[in-house]
Amino acid sequence: MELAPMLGALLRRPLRALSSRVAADLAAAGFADLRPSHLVVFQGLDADGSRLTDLAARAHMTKQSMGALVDDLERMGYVERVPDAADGRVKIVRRTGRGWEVERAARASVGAFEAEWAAQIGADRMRGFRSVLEDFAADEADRARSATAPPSPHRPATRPR
Amino acid sequence: MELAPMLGALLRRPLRALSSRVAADLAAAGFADLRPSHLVVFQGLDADGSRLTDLAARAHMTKQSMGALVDDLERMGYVERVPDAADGRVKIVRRTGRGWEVERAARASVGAFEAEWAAQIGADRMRGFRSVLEDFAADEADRARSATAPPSPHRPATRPR
DNA sequence: CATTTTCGTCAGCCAAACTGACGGTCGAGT
DNA sequence: ACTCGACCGTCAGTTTGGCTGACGAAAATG
Repeated sequence: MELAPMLGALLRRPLRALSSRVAADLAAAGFADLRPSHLVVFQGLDADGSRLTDLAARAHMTKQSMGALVDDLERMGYVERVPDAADGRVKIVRRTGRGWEVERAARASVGAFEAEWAAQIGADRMRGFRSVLEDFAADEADRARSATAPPSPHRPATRPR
Repeated sequence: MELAPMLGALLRRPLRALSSRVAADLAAAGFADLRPSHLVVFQGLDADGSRLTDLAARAHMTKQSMGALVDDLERMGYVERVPDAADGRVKIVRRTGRGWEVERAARASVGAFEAEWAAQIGADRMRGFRSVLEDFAADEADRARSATAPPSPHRPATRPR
């Protein structure tokens, strides 16, 4: 007697399938030293490089954990740390040439997965599906922005005594 | 300069939001001792109980890891292990009364999340979105079934020597 | 009965995250 | 000019959540 699967379980399935696919494709393309957790670094990395603190925030991780991942990637030659001219504390993490190759291969793999999925369910359904996800992401970004921006609407004026 | 987010990042967002929501709701409902990994046990648990081996397979985990989770849940009073009448080796893991309360609370939380999401994007878009996920899960189940069923199409007749 | 398979546990290991403390740098106000 | 709070990145230690391999007990098979 099985109970009906809930939304969480349904969302997890394609994500797991995609991860496996990308991992396999990258390994086949000669990037076998990359582990899954390294890929989240690339996802947060701007084209012209990012600072560690930003990478950590985007990946919902601590600076320390992200630092360890960047250490790995630097050692393997996928990224490099260059000092920021404008701020002496900051080291900018940016892709090397090999880092860009990973980016390209990963995007190709994800693209192929999505295309095959679309072929199975139909391009229009896929467009609708994707648009729901994109709207969710956009709304979430809005919410985050309005949560930091406002002039502290009514901080409870703590310390009554 | 940000690069466009890929499908994986888009899928992860609602999943993360849902997890946070459910965790918060469960904690508020008095189940603060449950950690995220405990919930995957409930997802694989049949209404009339399941054996440890099946739970592990459904969660893509080893029996040992699942065993540890079940130990926790048993200690906290959410599940119990009862001997199977038909097979002396197996112990059936099944929900206690409190375990069913968790199930109910979790489903309510997920349901609320989904309803609020649907209210924002429209019920018809939500239906389409969900149907894509359900079809994916169904196809995956088919693939898994046909991968185990066939009479080993062409095992390479190993051991040439 | 003897053998093989299945079920669950135990011991030990490893990856990946976390918290807390810290030294170096920046920038804003005296 | 100087201090002082805030921010950037790193170091040390811990927790969580998985894994593998070896194993004993109970069934199933012959």
